[in-house]
Amino acid sequence: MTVKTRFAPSPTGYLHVGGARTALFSWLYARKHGGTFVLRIEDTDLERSTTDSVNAILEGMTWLGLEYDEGPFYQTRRFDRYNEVIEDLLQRGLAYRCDCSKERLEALREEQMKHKQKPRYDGHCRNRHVDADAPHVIRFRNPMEGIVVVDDMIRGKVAYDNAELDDLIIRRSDGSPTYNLTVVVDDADMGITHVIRGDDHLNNTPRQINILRALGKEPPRYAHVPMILGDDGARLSKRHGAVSVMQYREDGFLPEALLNYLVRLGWSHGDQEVFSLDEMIELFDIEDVNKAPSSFNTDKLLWLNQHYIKQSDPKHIAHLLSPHMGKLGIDPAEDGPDLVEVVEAQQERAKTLVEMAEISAFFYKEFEEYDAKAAKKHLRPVAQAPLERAREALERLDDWRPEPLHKAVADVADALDLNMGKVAQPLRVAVSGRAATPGIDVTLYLVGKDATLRRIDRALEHIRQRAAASS
RNA sequence: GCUCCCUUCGUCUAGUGGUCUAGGACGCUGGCCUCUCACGCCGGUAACAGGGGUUCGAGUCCCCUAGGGAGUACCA
Repeated sequence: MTVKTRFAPSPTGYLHVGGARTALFSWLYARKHGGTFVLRIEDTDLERSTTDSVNAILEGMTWLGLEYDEGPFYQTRRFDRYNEVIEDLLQRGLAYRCDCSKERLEALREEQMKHKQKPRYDGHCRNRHVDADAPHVIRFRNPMEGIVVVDDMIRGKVAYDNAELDDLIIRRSDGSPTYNLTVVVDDADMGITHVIRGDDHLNNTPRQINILRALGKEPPRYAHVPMILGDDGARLSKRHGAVSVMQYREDGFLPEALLNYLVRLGWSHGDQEVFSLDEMIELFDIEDVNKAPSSFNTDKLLWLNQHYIKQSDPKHIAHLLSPHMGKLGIDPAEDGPDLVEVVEAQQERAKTLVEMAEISAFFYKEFEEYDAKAAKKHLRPVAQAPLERAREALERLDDWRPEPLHKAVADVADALDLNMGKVAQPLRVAVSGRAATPGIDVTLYLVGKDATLRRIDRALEHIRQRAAASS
């Protein structure tokens, strides 16, 4: 049997991390078994579905690299097929028309709740032969006895009493089919062998199995993955910030980091934390997914992101960094140092691309003002002599490369009988405005000679003004 | 309310009756390295929800309780 999995989001919002993880698991399972991965858009809720959402989901999938082999299929384009199935069910007496009013249903629910019962349709229209021309919905005639067992690859066997299930609506009064009918028809028609989906669908599964059986189809294997909770253990929501996958790109995360983070949420392979895509495909197994929900931990994602930034090819990072520099009004291609060299210098210093852009901006443009603490600590009168001497030495230096630069700064320190830090720190603040940058030699190299000399003058002026102000 | 699901360090997890005085990772923290920051390296912190069983022996099996979650829609 060839494995065929699917990801079936409803386009009522962007792709969030929970959906992304479900998609990842489905994708991995298909890839691992040399199977097929299908994307299906479940847009039968005409009210809430939007094309913007469809695009957002597609964009998210693409960014993560979860390419699908078939689809996207849209359920709204398959209404004829659903109607055909519904008609067949009606013919065979496995479904029936119902014209119960909302008021009646409402009253029924309240009554049942009052008697501490589970609210469910009472089968009022089961044998009433409602006129097809009158407004009505169509309900599935659920078996009244027996049990349905969901044999879940993650949960094990979960049994439901048919008596607990009621006759659900499979076609609305406006003629559109509902979720529980469409999934079942689509999964069967598309030959889905493994349904890997969110935990919230576990309770729907027995109903779906019943419909499947009515259709004379064999149920697929099911795997219900637990949901993802926010940092605080509560349900993941907008409140938790970046829940949209695309927001992570905005925030400077690498797709490989997010993927790696997501695959480890609820799944593990011994003590291994870092997985390449190939390793994931090789080692992943749906049976190893945990049953318990897990909390999203941004700190760990950040750590993984830094890990991937560190070990990636600087050219690759530079390519991804460029747009973030652009947001700061910098076009690295225009002038200034080679962005790849900047990345090499900053690779171990940034957890995100956004952060890397921020700490690298001074290589390309004048910084507005000094970091207050850094200036207070390092641009003091005692720094005047080191800066003046450094300026002289650097102005004389023609070979503007890290090694000679290092020697030049070290020589100034020696000549003044100071520690390297006493010269390097004022210099660092002078040329970058901040207290932390890559090594002073690389920093000066990347800033360039003209800007270095200019900024040292600016710093010396700053020191003079400060001295004047305090006297 | 009812049905179903879940429960190991703060978080992600290892653990499938004895090797668990419970391992790894993130975080936090002490130190080393060092021109700053970071990286790296060495060390520390911290958990089997509670109670009953079963067993020579339970984190591992069973039951109960508690706490979380999902569903209970003419949403998906």
